Amino acid sequence: MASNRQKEIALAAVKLFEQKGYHATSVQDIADEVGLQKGSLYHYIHSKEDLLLQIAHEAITEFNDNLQAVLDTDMSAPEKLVKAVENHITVSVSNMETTTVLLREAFSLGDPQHQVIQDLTDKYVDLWTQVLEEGARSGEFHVREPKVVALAILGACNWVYRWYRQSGQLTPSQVARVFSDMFLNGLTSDNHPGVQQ
Amino acid sequence: MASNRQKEIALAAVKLFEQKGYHATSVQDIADEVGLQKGSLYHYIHSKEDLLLQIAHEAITEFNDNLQAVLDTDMSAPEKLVKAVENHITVSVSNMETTTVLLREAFSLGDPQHQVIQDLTDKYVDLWTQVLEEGARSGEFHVREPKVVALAILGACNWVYRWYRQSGQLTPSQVARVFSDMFLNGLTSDNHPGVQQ
DNA sequence: TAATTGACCAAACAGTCGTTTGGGATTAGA
DNA sequence: TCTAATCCCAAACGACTGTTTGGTCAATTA
Repeated sequence: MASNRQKEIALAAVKLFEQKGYHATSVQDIADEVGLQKGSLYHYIHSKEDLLLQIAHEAITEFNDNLQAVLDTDMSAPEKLVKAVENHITVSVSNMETTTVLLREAFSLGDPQHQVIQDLTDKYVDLWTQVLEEGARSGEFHVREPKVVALAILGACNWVYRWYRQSGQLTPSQVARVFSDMFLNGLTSDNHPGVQQ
Repeated sequence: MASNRQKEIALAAVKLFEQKGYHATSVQDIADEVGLQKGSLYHYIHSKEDLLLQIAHEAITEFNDNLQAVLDTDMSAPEKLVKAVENHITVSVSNMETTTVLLREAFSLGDPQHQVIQDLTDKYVDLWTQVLEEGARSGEFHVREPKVVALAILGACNWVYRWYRQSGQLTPSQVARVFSDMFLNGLTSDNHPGVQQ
């Protein structure tokens, strides 16, 4: 139901919101990017804020769906954690602009729009916490504060958009492996993976 | 040299930037907060942007100085890491408003002002990386990608301002301990601290 | 062919923005 | 006492904001 023009406008908005930030991007900027008069945009969007809400909503929903899919498998807890980290980093790097808008600009939404995103974000933390609680129950993880640990892991992953560059040394998967290796084995532990394919 | 009024204005700005964001805060808002006409503020500040720069600069400088002080001690690498995490989280929680402005709003600075903060932030990452490289050299840490691991730890710590509430269960020090326990020992390792005082 | 719809423009709306200016007060120094 | 600096106000500056309105043109439908 979303026309080409609507997608085009959303893409332009993502690009500009990422480059300049939500407030520093004017409706005029978006109109210029797609080659329309700014008034004409209002045939496709309800408001500038609604545009941001849609972008953020789509982004957080993808993260949630991916993590729920991992939880629904019969993997072990450590396997789930590795897979979840891999998913999160892969998705956030390959949709870097959208992820940046979600993590950096969603705060600019007023109520009640902001609450929609906040609720979905809370849900995401919940799912991560479930992974850790599962491992705690099975004895695979030693975790006394599953939620705090979940927030630590999520924080590390959500920081990636701030520093990852395509031109860098490591692929998203390699970064994910460095991350989950530390989360699972720690820095001082002995059982670290050797060189493997 | 900074007068009372200047400090008062800076404090008002921090409070409002944290609550509403930099762009959503008008010079009028700040003037109202300190009980002046907005034009009168310009006897104390060069520009709204300069106000943000000062706030961010002071914040990142404190983080840098603290971490440098830890590096200058003769602690072991694991001890330095624990201390650095403790410092970072304690500081960011007790100056939550300022930290939020640094981490969330500094992006709104235009060049070359943004580059000043970026350089100091890069320096901070460097210092963290040094901690890890030290541990790698001494054999205390098993780290193949010290910089990526530093960014992981820093990400976890820099996310705290997004979720920590004074009303929550854990003190900043307790959160720091959960964090560094995972960083050092991992979730699957056996040598976790028991209940200790 | 006639009527209707959707896409789009140009202009206006009603503000708000950060910053500058010129001039009163009040205070401090010479 | 005269001078100079400091503090602050009131007003204006020009530019820009997101959104609405009325209308034109082409394509689609009946």
